[in-house]
Amino acid sequence: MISKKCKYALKALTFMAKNKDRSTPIFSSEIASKEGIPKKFLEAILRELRNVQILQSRRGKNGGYRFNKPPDEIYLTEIMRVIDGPIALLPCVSLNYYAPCESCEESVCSIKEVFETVRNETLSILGNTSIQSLVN
Amino acid sequence: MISKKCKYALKALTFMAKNKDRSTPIFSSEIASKEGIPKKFLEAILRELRNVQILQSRRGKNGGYRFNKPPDEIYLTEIMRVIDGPIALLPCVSLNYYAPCESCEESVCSIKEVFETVRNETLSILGNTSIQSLVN
DNA sequence: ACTAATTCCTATAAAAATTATAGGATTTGT
DNA sequence: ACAAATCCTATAATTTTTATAGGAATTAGT
Repeated sequence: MISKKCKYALKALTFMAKNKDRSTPIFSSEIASKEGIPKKFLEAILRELRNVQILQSRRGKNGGYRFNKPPDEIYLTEIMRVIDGPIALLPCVSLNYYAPCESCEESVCSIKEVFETVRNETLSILGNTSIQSLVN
Repeated sequence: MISKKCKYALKALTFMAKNKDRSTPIFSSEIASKEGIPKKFLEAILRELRNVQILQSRRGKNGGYRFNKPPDEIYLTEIMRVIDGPIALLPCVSLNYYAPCESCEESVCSIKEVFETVRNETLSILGNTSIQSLVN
């Protein structure tokens, strides 16, 4: 399961991508009300996305958020990793968040391999799906 | 991510499957020490697996656990669903644990489809991998 | 300068899920 | 009777998730 937070992030970004005007920023309050996301919670999410250069923000009146790179170059893997962390189902088969097993020798681990396969398939889907493609 | 509990379950079952003798039960204490699983926690896991007829148990001296059906007919999907619940990444695309979205019309949901694809791929891998196959 | 509207930041809290632990009850074979 | 195993319930500790609160900082327009 992805977290609600991650779902909120995906919803927010696709909402933004629907708007063809990429230059005028969008308010977090608009996204929050239209997508049913708690406002303050969404703010934190959008700030995270800005921190990793997915979004750009401007403060003050007429402020808001806009894309820092075209949404057809933002893939679901990137967002999910930022918000939720690993995509793999086991820490020891994660590419970006690898963590060794505690009491289990990986060289002879029986369950590792199948979860590598799942990871590869999952990455090939989510890594080829852009935010823009969700809109179309 | 699957839970540690679920990983324990998979480890325990593959440990049991390694033993070719299917008739004499295996002690939870043996599995616990060999696989580095907290004993009492493992007991609870094995009881859950017994409750859903994956395992059989016998109490008392010479008691223990054994398979209730051949481990090459026990698929990872079954175990994961028992222990962790849904395999899908979103409640609204889960086959066995479906839950509707709260503030999002599913008929027009932008993110649903790709997670259905992920679910299908994941199920086709985990649903075709048996406990026995992990041993071989 | 003032005001209104926005993002930004930190701290906190409430709820839920995860990962166990404790203590004994029950059953079984010898 | 005894030893050894599962079974059961309650509880606890920890972590994660899902927010909420309160204001600070910034910006545009007047």
